[in-house]
Amino acid sequence: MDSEKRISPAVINRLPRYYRYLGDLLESDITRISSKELSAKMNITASQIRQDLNNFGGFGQQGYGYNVEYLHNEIKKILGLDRLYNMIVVGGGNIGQALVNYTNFEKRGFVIQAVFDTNPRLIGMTIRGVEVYDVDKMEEYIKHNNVDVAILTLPRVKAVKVANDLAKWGVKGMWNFSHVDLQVPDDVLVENVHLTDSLMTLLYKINEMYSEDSELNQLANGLPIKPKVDLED
Amino acid sequence: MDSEKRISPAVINRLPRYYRYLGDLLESDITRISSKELSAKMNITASQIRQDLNNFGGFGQQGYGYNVEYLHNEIKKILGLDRLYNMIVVGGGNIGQALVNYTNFEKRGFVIQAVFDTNPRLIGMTIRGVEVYDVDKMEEYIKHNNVDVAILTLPRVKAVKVANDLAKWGVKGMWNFSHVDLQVPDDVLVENVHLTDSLMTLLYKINEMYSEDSELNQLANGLPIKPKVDLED
DNA sequence: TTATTGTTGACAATAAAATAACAGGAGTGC
DNA sequence: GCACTCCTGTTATTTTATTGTCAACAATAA
Repeated sequence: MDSEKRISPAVINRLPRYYRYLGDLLESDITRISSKELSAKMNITASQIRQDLNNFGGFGQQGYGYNVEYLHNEIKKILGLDRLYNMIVVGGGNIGQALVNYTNFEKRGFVIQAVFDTNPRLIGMTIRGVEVYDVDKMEEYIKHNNVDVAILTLPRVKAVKVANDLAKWGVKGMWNFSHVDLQVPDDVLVENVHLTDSLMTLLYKINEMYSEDSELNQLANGLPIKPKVDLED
Repeated sequence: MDSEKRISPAVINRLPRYYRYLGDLLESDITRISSKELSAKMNITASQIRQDLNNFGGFGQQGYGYNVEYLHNEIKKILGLDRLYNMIVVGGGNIGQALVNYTNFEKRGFVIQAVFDTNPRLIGMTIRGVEVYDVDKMEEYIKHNNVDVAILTLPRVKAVKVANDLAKWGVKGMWNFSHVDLQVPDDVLVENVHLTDSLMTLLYKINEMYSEDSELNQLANGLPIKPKVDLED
């Protein structure tokens, strides 16, 4: 799995999608596929598929195409999905709990080992068998257990400090759901999931498309609704 | 808000981030900022900031910079955040519920009006005041209520059909958490949040960085853990 | 065998995005 | 009011990403 030249981020971001489609094909008992056929299914040019895959090696065969099972397995190895990952959730709120309850992660080898929170009402509970600990115990836990990924689902004001601590204690990667850009050392990897941002870009596109419409204009100019509780941002 | 020439997706994706940083500046009572200063904060080149903003108009002033409040408000309008959006959640599982409970959405004007599910144990319940209806009622609901965005948080096998129905009934946009690429008409906008994909790219990067390490290699070669329940994918 | 078709991998051409350069208007200090 | 600095908006350049093309080779059919 040694990489001579750097692979572009655009390619890496497409890999999981290839992996998913190949998995689907496998389930449909399709044993071989050409870049052209895959192109039609995935709405990518065949050229790009071939070029993407060739970043990692020549997996295909002229006159035949790609063997689905083989390619699927190769991408699995490229993505590093052939091993287990130990994860912790920091922030046991809505999203944190939802992720713990999402059983598909475990099927793929993403194992959430513990949840950390400050809320006394959560501490001591278990969520689908995963225990919730006090954040105070986090340093000790990380130093005694190998933690590959910390899932950050906490208010953004707290996230910055926590991320810093986690990095210091040796967590390798952070999957960040907090609405803030984390500042961590270069050897710690951060993948952001900014849900609000994602929704906003959708709204932009909706507005762009329906910008001439008038029936939509029940508009409100401030921030009109006061929420009942102020959970986390 | 009329758009003459098409704005590139890369720019649109950055807009929410600008909006967030400007909001932060506003909270810190900073009234003006130059592209250079903002560049330092955001880790983007000043050039790109200026070019991005100029897609929408000349918001700055030579020798002065950008007025934070003004620019913040302009981006708010560009993103369409100066009105309310009616949303429904389709699929009342983990993630669906978490999103309903996420109060920040409402603060911003993203109002979840209803949840739809097939599970009899959920139907009739309310989640933070939002009622859960049978999916059978969805067509009627959509035809009588303006639904801007449907949030899809259901198993992928069901998602394809549901998305098709929703499009037919007049939902404008879909925020898709299902692990599948939806095929919908051109006038319906889809924004995907593929959490698993996002996590996989993080794992790729972790593996790339630590690829020489050996202490990590407690590897398992198949899919070793059988989950207790098979909820949704 | 031998021709024909299909398909990759490599590379060239094109398009898109990011960065740099710069002309000139706006503020600032005297 | 004048010189000088700051900083935008815009154009040019560079970099990155995508698409198109083709020689080489495998599979298949004649």
